[in-house]
Amino acid sequence: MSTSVRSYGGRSAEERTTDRRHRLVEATVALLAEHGESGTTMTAICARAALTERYFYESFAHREDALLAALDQVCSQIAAAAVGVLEQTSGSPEQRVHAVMASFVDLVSRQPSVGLVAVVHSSATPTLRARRHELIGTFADLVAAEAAVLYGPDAWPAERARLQGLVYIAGFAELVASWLTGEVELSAEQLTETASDLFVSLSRRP
Amino acid sequence: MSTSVRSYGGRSAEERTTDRRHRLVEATVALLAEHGESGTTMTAICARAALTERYFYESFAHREDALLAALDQVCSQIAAAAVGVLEQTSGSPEQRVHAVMASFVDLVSRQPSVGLVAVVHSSATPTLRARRHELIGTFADLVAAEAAVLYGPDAWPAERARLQGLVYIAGFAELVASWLTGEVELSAEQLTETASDLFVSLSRRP
DNA sequence: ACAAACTGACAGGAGTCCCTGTCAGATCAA
DNA sequence: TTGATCTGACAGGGACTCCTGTCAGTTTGT
Repeated sequence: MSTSVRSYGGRSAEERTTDRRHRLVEATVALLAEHGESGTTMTAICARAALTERYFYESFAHREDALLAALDQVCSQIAAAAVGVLEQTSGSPEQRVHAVMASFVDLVSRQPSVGLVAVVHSSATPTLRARRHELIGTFADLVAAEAAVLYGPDAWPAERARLQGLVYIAGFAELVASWLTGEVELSAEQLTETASDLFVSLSRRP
Repeated sequence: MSTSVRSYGGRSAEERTTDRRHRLVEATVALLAEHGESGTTMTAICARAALTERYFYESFAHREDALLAALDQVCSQIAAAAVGVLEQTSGSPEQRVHAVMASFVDLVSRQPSVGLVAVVHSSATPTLRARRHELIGTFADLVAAEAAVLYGPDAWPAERARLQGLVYIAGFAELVASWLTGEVELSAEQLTETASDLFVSLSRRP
């Protein structure tokens, strides 16, 4: 296929290709949330993005690339929100944790597709699962760091703190997944409270 | 297709059909563990079970039926093992929990496919996810009950105890999944210890 | 104005998958 | 033995997926 170098429709070549890629990723996120992995075919992605199949290969080598891009996309959103809240909140560690939980619950309430992709459909393929594990690790470290602030750096050995974070994040992910799919009936506030409480329970000193 | 009523090869009709079903379920478990949901096609299941496609519809209406049967199969094994251990072990609640964890870790070590299906591939489709949620609920109740014995029935409100169990089981599932896929390096003993410790951490009195 | 670049529509080949149907050969009951 | 039953092998329709390729029409820079 020809490489874009000229302006078209008043927009530069790079502008157009990144826009197309963005539309494809957005379509992938939406389809994953609505129809799961097997329903997120390349044809369906292109149709939803209103682009021809040809443009799919302009941005991705395989279908799985698009799935990974979708997962990365929603995780960036989540991480950005969490980091933003942590930077802006300056109370006790408990308050900081609570604020992060609240912002996350708020995010997935406003954009359920973000939560569904991040938490429900993120282990559909081995590659996705691997990425999910990395991402969980990132959040687990964040959790472990906050627990160290809360209860002192020596409350738990580093390795234990990490596993603790892993189990907490994964458990929390399942809780949110059940909440998004309606399997668990809670208000957003109750969900936030429960998640914060459980974090404190798990990480407080032996 | 003709309904089996006659004996063949020295075995009754019912014997043959249940045997075929058993082989199909076993094949489905193995394929799920090895190649995931999308790799577990009906054709592949039949090939692995050394049976014709025709016999697939003797036991299942759709492919998803076979996947559900596979999940049920491994969960029955897990539950049976857990209940068996609980019945036989008569020490302190901590010891009982530890014994259950050890038996589970032992089971998935000897038959990784059981663990992989139960824990890694159990949310591949919406139907599977729903069943997985039910099953997690069952184990969560079991965990909540044990926690009530450990710390008294009033340590936590019933609803909270249930959510606590849910989060713990899901977190534990992810831990085991990471262990089975080699993403977390621990010995079987370390895994058992960590899991038991985390349970105690999470469920002890506020 | 005109050639080059870019775009969308669509055709179609190769590969799978699901599911049904046919058919020769093995096995059984009478 | 013989006719009904059961089994495995396999063919093939219909639908779908991925991916490539063609081509007319639009937009651009010169």
